[in-house]
This record gives sequence, structure tokens and C-alpha cells, in this order.
Amino acid sequence: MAQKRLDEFSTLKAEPPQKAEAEALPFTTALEKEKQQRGFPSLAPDNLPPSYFVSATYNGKTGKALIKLYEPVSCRIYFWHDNTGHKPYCYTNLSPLELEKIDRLMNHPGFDHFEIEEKIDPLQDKTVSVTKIVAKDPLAIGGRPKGCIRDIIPEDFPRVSEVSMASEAVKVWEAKIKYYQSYIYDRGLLPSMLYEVKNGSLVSKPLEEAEQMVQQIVGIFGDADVEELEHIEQWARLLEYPAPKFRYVAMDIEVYSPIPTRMPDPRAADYPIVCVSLYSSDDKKRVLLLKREGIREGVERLPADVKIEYFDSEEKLIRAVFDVLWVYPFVVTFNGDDFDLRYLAHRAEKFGFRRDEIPIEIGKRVCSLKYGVHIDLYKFFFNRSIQIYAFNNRYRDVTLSDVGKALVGLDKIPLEKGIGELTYTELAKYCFRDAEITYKLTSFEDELVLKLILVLARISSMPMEDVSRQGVSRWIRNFMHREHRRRKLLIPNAEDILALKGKIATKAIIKGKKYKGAIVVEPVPGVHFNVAVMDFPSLYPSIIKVWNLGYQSILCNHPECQTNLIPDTPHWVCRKKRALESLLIGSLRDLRVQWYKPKSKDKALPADIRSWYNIIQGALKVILNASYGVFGAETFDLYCPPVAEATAAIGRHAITQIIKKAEELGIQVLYGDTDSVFLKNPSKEQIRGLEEWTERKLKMGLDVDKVYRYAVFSSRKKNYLGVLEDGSVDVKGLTGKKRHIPLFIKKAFDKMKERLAMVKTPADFEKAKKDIIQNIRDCYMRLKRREWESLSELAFNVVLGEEPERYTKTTPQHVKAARILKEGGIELKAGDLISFVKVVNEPHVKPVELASKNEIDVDKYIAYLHSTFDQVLDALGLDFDEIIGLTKLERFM
DNA sequence: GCGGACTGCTTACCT
DNA sequence: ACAGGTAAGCAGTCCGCG
Repeated sequence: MAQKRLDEFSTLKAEPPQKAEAEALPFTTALEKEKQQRGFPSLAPDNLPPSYFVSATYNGKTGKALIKLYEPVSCRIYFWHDNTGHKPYCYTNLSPLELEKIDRLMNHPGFDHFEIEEKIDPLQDKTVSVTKIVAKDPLAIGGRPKGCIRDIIPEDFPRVSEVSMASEAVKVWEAKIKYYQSYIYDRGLLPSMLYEVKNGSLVSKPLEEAEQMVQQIVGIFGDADVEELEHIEQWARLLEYPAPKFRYVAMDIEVYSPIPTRMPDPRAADYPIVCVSLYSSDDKKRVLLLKREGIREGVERLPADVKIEYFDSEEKLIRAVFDVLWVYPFVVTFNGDDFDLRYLAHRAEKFGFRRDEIPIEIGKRVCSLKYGVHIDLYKFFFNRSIQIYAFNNRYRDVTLSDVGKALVGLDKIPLEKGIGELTYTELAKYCFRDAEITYKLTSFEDELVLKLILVLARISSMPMEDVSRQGVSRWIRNFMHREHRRRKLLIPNAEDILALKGKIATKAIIKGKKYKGAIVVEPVPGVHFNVAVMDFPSLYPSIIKVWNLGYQSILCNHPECQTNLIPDTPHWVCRKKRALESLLIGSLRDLRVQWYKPKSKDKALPADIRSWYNIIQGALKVILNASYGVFGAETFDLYCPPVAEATAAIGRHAITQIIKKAEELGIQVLYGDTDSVFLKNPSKEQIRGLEEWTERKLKMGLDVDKVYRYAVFSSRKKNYLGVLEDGSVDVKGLTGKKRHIPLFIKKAFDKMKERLAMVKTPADFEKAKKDIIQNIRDCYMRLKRREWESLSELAFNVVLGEEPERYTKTTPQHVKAARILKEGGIELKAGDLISFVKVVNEPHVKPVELASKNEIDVDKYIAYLHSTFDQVLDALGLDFDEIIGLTKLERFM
């Protein structure tokens, strides 16, 4: 079946309209045929083969939850509407009798009925009877600016009540949960997992092989308790089920702009779309070009398998693009939410397309597709946790160019002219490359990005569209919410948690922070050979697990738990009942540490399984790394500062104990940060002693993370250089690796790094020092003689954290440079990178593109070189000034 | 009026 | 919209200095 579809596709070409009313008809292509065959909406038949739950929304027309299912054999999306009569609702502590007095509620057009329900209030830890207010549509509960049920109740009840109910405040719960999420939780549905439709009903589809793996995994956790095992099994099921083969298309559009440097406004959509490139997983590579007056053909060559299609009207071009958007189950863009899809949709409106001809749903921040699933890679790669933990900071700027270069080795094609001045082939080549990068960012490493999103969607119980656009705190919140519903716990309101458990007892070192964080050990300056780095694997999640931390368990109301104190704080933690966070985060941690991490490196496994496990362990890493921080984040729905504070306090306690024990065992501790200790030349027995003691006393694992052949410390914390056995070099925190420093200095630093990598013994150092001295002298002389390759080598590259006009307290140098650029008509925004050089005259900075060689302030660069090298030189017993040949007298002057 | 000591702002980093 | 801790450079302020 899939093969047939491909054949059909390959006949695709720009055919002339066939009917008289051709103008109103969609451009006829194989895609159009596919859409017509399928019909729209693409309703699931009464019996649908195994399909992936890829999206969920609320369908306003039918008033029902709508699930999009991706059937991986035909590679099509099917819509399934709820058939259980599930309705939106919220809870309140008012009784139906009391609620009936509220006219605005009873007369609300969206109000349906009341139900009485028994729930557990997790903050009181007791069963309560609450009223469930059921509504006809989700917007009636909340969402409209005024007059929705969640606001009416607290506003109106005090006025209609005759008796003061002062003993208990009026409360509403769970009114801010998106309807389709509520539906997912209540029906126990698992996004991105396999389902079937049987006799019109949605049922999960078990897979024999995956279930066997789940049991095997559960089997290795022999010492876990029943509750833990249950969660390990559920997580393992979510992670062991295979991912589908995705059918997707990457798209990029180019729009004419009268001012070449300015991006057209997608909401105005005033200018024509002149080119669209499409690159699909079924290997269709197309460039659609708009024919325009006075545009030349050009001489550029595109790859032979790229099909160039010319359109004599923009409307027809848009229709051809829409045919694609009506057919592909997954559409991938880079910034499509804010540009490509938004522009296309508004532009189509301008041409008078009917609503049902436009395949795009325009939201405030998101553009979704009526048929398939839109993934905006910009949003995904912008996610800091993804950037740092999933991709190890391999890309620095979230631009197609930088992400493309870093992850798939493809750069954008540089443009010297505006879009409007390009020849057809220049334009085609440029636009196609963007679609190609977008495609490859999706396809590389066997569709790693889509699989990562899929795994995160399963863990968090969110549709892929949401998980790819929202931050870690939402992912964690959602799996916590799922668990609350499963256990019939009322989801607490943030203000109620805070009122009961908002107090903090420690003082942060940094002004403006809420509580004290981790310990950083004062390093022992110098060069040290054979340094073992021991650390706690995922320390904070371990603490949350071992110490039973969670908003319910911290400062619980059992008097007998009050002696279970957290070190360094007056907080206590519950002994009687397991906290949800402790259970959920703890079981995820155990799965990563004991199964997915080791299995992802196990050469005995087939490569495809290993790579799948690697994706899973990466997804778990992202979530676990954030799992402590969210409790200290005001924006997190289960914000509970003492939980965060307790976690950090226990961490301080743990590392302090380890240091004490290490010293007792006669090991010198050279340095440590948060969860690690750097040990000087420890014996095997000493290491084993420390490991055993930690396991016994702290109930946590302490591992040798790595061993440095030697490490170089200055007196600065978070600043060191370590050379591993294999000669690779870890550089931490040194100026030489910071991305804002000029390339000129970075190159000199890297040269020193390479030289240090070759040092094997203390004796090797003497030669290395000589080379390093030479390297620095060389650099110094080149600066003095103004011998650099280009000015850009001297540029500092700094990100504008704010809009340039919003710096009011001070004017940092990079802002000065940005303001100079603005005078030249180039405007920079928050998040942009500005490149500037240091010059002699006021204001001492200049954007690199405006500066010339002889105005460079060479002495400033020498000072920078000095401070960059100092961080390493003093440990080596060298002195910058001496190296560059200044006498003591000269230095004084 | 000037320069050093000091504080605060900003960015980039570490765990 | 995860957290706190550290380094570095520069901007701006205060204060003493006859």
C-alpha cells in the first residue's frame, strides 16, 4: 500500500488545469488525489489497524475531544472523536445547594450539571467531598477573559451567601487544565503510544515483544518496593514500545520584501511568496517558484533530483503548497509558528481562499495543521534544556545556520542581495538549502529529533506538538497531574501549597536568590597528576528519592515525623507516606541509571536498539536534570520552595560528609562542586572505602566518573583544565573557552590546550612550558604589529539579553555597539549576537563591520590575552609579563 | 576636578 | 518561565583630597 502511494507521488508534476472552472479548483497533483481519496475530515473507520496517538484537541464543532491517530503502514492520519460523553469540568468546595444561588453560574450558557465526588485533598491528606461542575464546552470553565465559571464562583458566592462561611474559603480546583489534557488523564490515554479503533472505540494495542522487555526490566529491580515496581513498569512500557517510521515533509518559504534587510510581517502578509521548498521523507525534493517580471534565470545548479516548478500565479503556488499540507502527517519547519505557516495562511486569506481550503489553524503563538502535526524545530531547539542536555551545547545560537552547522554540517547559503534581487536559480538554491537543513535536522541519526519528542510526549502525557513547544517544567507538571488524577487526588492550587509550605530557612549567597544552593570547594592551585573525579550520579533526583521529598511529605502534619529533620534546616519530612515526586522522579532515575544508560553503551545489543536506548536515556537526562529546579521555580504549578531548599541542603550535607570521610581515609581533596570531589592520586582501596561508606551511610551511589592524567587548578572556583588518559582535554569555565572572546585569543588558547594534551609526565612539562611561552610571545608580537588575518578575528561576540533600548541602568559595551549599528539602519533585537571590536577613540567600541585596522586598541587586546592566560599560567609557575619580555621596571611603568 | 574603592549590572559559565 | 554559585569586565557612584 505504501509502495503504491509512492508510485502515485512520483508521477507528480505541474499539470495544467483540466476544467473550465479551473481557477477555483486546487492545483491537480497526486497529492490532491490522495486527499480526495481520503476525504476530509479524515475520520477513522470503525476498525482501524494499530496507530499512534499523535495529537489531541477539542473540536468546537462536535463539542468533543478529537484524537489524531497516525497509521504507520498507510502513513495517514485518522481522526477519532470521543464516544464516551466525557465533558469538561472543575471542582469546588461549595455544595450544589450553595452553587444554585449563584445566578451567573446557573444561567451560564456553558453550564451543564453538578455531581458530588469524593476526592483526596493532598494538602490535608484526607478524603473530602467536592462538587464537580460539569460544563458543555471547555471555554465555559475558563479561558474567556471574563464571565467564565472559574472566576464567577469566588466573585459571586460571598455576595449571595447569607451565612458567612468564614471557616473555609471558597475554592475552585483544576479549572486551568487544558480540556484535552484532562481528557487524556481521565481516560488514561498515553500520547505517542499505540492504539486501535475497534467497533468505533479507542483501545490500546499491546505488543508482545515490548511487554516481554518490560517484564525483563521490572525483574532487575528486585529490591524496589511494590509501589516503585508499579511505576518502573509503567515507565518501562512507555519507553520500550517502538517508535513508528515517520512520514514527514520539511518546508521553507521565501517572501519578497521591498526593504531587503527587513523581514515581512506575517500578520500583514503584504508581499508575495516567491518561493517555497519542500523536502520529504519519501524523497521528494521540490522548489516552487513564482514567475515574476524581470527576473532572470541564473546559472546556479541544484542537485539533479530537485524538481523546479514555475507558477504563473501566487494563488496557484499556494494551492500547490496546501496540497502538501493536507496530505503529510508531519510537517516540519524552522520558525513556522511565527512565520512560514502564519504567512501562508494570511496570504491565502488575502486571495479569498475559503476557510476550509486553508489547511492551517492560526493561533496566538502556534500555527497548527488541520490534518497533520506541525513541529516547529525553532521552538524545540530554543528549549534551553534540549540545547544543553540533549545536544550538549553543540549549537550556540538558535538559528537555522548555527544549529544546521553544528548538528548536520550544513550551513545556510550566504546572501549578498535581497530576496527580490535574486535570479530564479539563486532564489531556488537558497530556499532549497533552508528546507534541506530543516529536513536533515529532522532525519539525522535515524530521526533522533522526532523520536526524542515522541519519548518526551510519552513521559509527560502531552501531544508531540505541545511537548516540542513547551519547557521542562510543563512536562514534569503534566506527568504529576496525570498521577494526581489516577489516584483521585485533587490537584492543589499553587497558592494553597505556598500558604502551607512556602517558608524558607536558609540564606542564599547570591543577592536576590531565595535559598542557599550547592557547595563549591576552594581548589588547591597547581598541577596535580592522577586525579580521580568521583561523583553522585544524578545527585538531586537521588536525594528526592531517598529522602522522600515532595510537596505533601515536606513539613507534613504528623507530629511524629517532626523529628525526621533535614540537615542544616528546620524542615522535616514525612516518614509515613511516599510523596508522588519522590516516587515518579525516583523511578525515572533508577531506570536511567540502572537500565537505559548502561544499555545505550552495551555493544552486545544491535545498533538500532542501542540508539533507541540512547535517545531514551537522553530524554530522561533532560527531565531529571530539571526535576529539582522546578520546585524552586515560581512558575511551576507545584512550586514548593522548602522541597528545593531541602534538596540543596541534603546535597551540601552529602558532599561535606564525603570530603570529611575522604580526608579521614588519607585522600587529599583538591576540589569539588555540588556533587563531585576531585581526589589526588587515590589508591584503589581508598576509592573502594569511600564508595562503600557512602552507600552505607548516605544510601547513595558514588562513582568514579573520570580520571585525569593531570589537572590544572588556579585559585578560581569553576575554573580548571584536566587531561584525560586518552589525551582529550576538559576545559571548564576558563575564559579561553567562552564564546564571546575574540577568535584570535581563542586560537592562541586552543594551541596551548593542544600542547598540554601531549604532556604525560611531570618531566614533559618543561618542554611544554617552553612551547607555551613561545606561543604567547608570538601572539603578543602579532598583536603589537597588527598582524591579524581579518578584523573579525578580533571581534567580541556578545548576546543582547534585552532589546537595546531597555538597558537603562548601565550601557554595557555590546549595547553601545548595537546602538551604533542602529544609526546605520541595522536594528538588533533581544537574543541577537552583536560583534564588536575595541577601538582607541570614544566610546571605545565599534561594530566590527564599521571598524578599520588602525583604530584597534591593541593594548586592550593584550590585556585580554593576559587575563585569559593567567588562569592557567599561575598554576604552571609562569608569568605573563615575564613571558612577553617586560622587565620588572617596565611592568611598574 | 580627579582617581581609587566600592557596588551593581551584565554575560557566560559550572553543577 | 528548572535552580543557585562563580568569574570577569565594565558602568556608575561615592569619597577623599587642602
